[in-house]
Amino acid sequence: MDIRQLRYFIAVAEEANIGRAATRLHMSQPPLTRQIQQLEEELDTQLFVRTPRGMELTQAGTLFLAEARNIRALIEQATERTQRAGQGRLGRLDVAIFGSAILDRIPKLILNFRNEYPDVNVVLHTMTKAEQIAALRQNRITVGFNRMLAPLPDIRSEVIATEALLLAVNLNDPLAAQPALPFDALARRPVILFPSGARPNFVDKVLALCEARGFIPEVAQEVGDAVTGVALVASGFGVCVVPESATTLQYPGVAYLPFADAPADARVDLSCIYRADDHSPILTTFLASVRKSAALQDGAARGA
Amino acid sequence: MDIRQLRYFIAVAEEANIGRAATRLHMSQPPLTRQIQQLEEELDTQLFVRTPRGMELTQAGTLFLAEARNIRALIEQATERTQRAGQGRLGRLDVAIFGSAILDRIPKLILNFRNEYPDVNVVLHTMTKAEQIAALRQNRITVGFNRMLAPLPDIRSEVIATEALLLAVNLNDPLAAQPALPFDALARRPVILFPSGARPNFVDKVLALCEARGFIPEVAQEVGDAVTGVALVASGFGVCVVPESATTLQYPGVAYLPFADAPADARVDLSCIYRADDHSPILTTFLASVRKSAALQDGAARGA
DNA sequence: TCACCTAATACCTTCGCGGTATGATGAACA
DNA sequence: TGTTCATCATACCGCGAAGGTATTAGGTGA
Repeated sequence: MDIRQLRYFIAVAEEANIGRAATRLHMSQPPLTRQIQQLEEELDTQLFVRTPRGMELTQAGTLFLAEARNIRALIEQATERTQRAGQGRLGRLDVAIFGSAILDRIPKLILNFRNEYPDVNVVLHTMTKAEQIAALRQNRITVGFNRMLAPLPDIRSEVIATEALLLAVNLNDPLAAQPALPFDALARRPVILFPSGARPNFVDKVLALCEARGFIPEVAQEVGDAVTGVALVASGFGVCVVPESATTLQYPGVAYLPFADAPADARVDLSCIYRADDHSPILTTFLASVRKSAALQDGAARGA
Repeated sequence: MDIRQLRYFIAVAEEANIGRAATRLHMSQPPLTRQIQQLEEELDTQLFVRTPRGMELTQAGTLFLAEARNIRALIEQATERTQRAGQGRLGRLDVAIFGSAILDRIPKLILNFRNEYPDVNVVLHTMTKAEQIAALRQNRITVGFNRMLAPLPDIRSEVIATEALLLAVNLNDPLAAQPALPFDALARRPVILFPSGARPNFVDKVLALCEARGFIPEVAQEVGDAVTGVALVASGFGVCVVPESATTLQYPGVAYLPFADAPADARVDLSCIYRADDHSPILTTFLASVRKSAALQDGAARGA
């Protein structure tokens, strides 16, 4: 059996006339006759009774008509769905995110993507940087978000945004009264650092910034993530350098102050990472969407 | 797209290797490669990534594999069902029955058929003889059961069985004490006749039998069917000639007595009727089944 | 009885499927 | 690093089957 034969059969059944059906199928009558005969032969079942007025479906033919229509619809649907999947508009996308950047930028990026491609099932996984790289290599995720990545041959990374650094200060601290702080305010308070995970990380960044300004901060505590860091600030353990997006954390008793001298290097990147050899359409569409919304957010941020 | 291509695609997807798939499909590798390429081209979607170790499904390919399997299963099912319908093993059969013969023979015939062909949906319609013929001509039924049919050019009829006639007598009637009666007992009692519908009918039959024996019975009442007739016997209106199968009606106060002189013509036929030009398999199987069980019942009746 | 509709048949041409032979390419291994 | 082995892709050929034209067969209705 052949899908073409199904199409022919449906046409003949609907027209109840081979000649008209042939016209509708843009072909001549004899080959159509033969195809119908072959179909009947292959099924070993009479589908039509030939009358002088045309072709009349038998009971078996009526049943087969329903089945044939169903099959044809299914094929069309399969074609359409496969094409959409091939364009990255349908399917599943496993995305890894990390603790603190989930706070602001990433949810917006993902939300935009989901609005644009509602038939892509986005599954989020929280992972550390090292876990993300391992998961990418094992194909458990397609894309990850992270900061401060060392270059790797098989993993490509793309900077989505850079964020300014702010200082989280306890409201009881006199520093909190100022609109902005010099960077060396860090030298005068115990500092809470995060995360305590794989290097290079945000800790190194902060220490390097201090070193560049000629002091070594007093480290009050190293913690796992921004949320914990801010919590310790609220408890009066010290101050904590956080990226802009952490300000979404409206923790009572904590103020976020910009650095008055606004050093150009006091920024941190937000990157997305993926396999260098992954050319899947779903990744392609996701990256395109992320780049677009990142540019928009960036523009908005600069504009504001 | 082509069902053959679906088969090829499934094989390649399952083997993850064109060469092995070709072996499984009993063909060589190059045409299979080409068919897969054509399928991808037609769908405008990459279904596989080619690796030095073979063919690996893309996400779109994985989706299409599921769809393809589904479609193939549906096609197989459609084929199988259509074939069964073509053999008269699946479908719908509209059967007309009439009032009194429903009592015994016909339910057995239909029950046998339904046991043998459980996937045929038998729909019963109660109709008079005239209605049956009209319904046959309008294709509203496929087969009918009736008695005493005048021959018609477009309707074929087949005698399924003949039944002996019995006399239904009120138990208070002295006649009821006898084991059997002479036919002219009818001359000595008021007679209830049925049915009162279209001629020729059972009424004519009884009157003709009387006439052949030189008497005209006193007609107490003409009624529509055997059930009513027997009810009137129970009420003492008179006697009533009924076919054998009416004895299934175990009406209190009524005895069914055979005719002692057992006239060979005191029998009535039970026929089934159908369109002469109907060669549908479902009718064919039904008629075969009816003939078989009628022969069995007949044998059993004679044996007993 | 004839005209007209229907489907079926005969015969031809062409397209495409499948076959064989060969090429291109990356992986594994010495 | 070169060699070998596997993979899939390409080139080209022959044949079968699909579709086309012309015609026949058969039943209906005027």
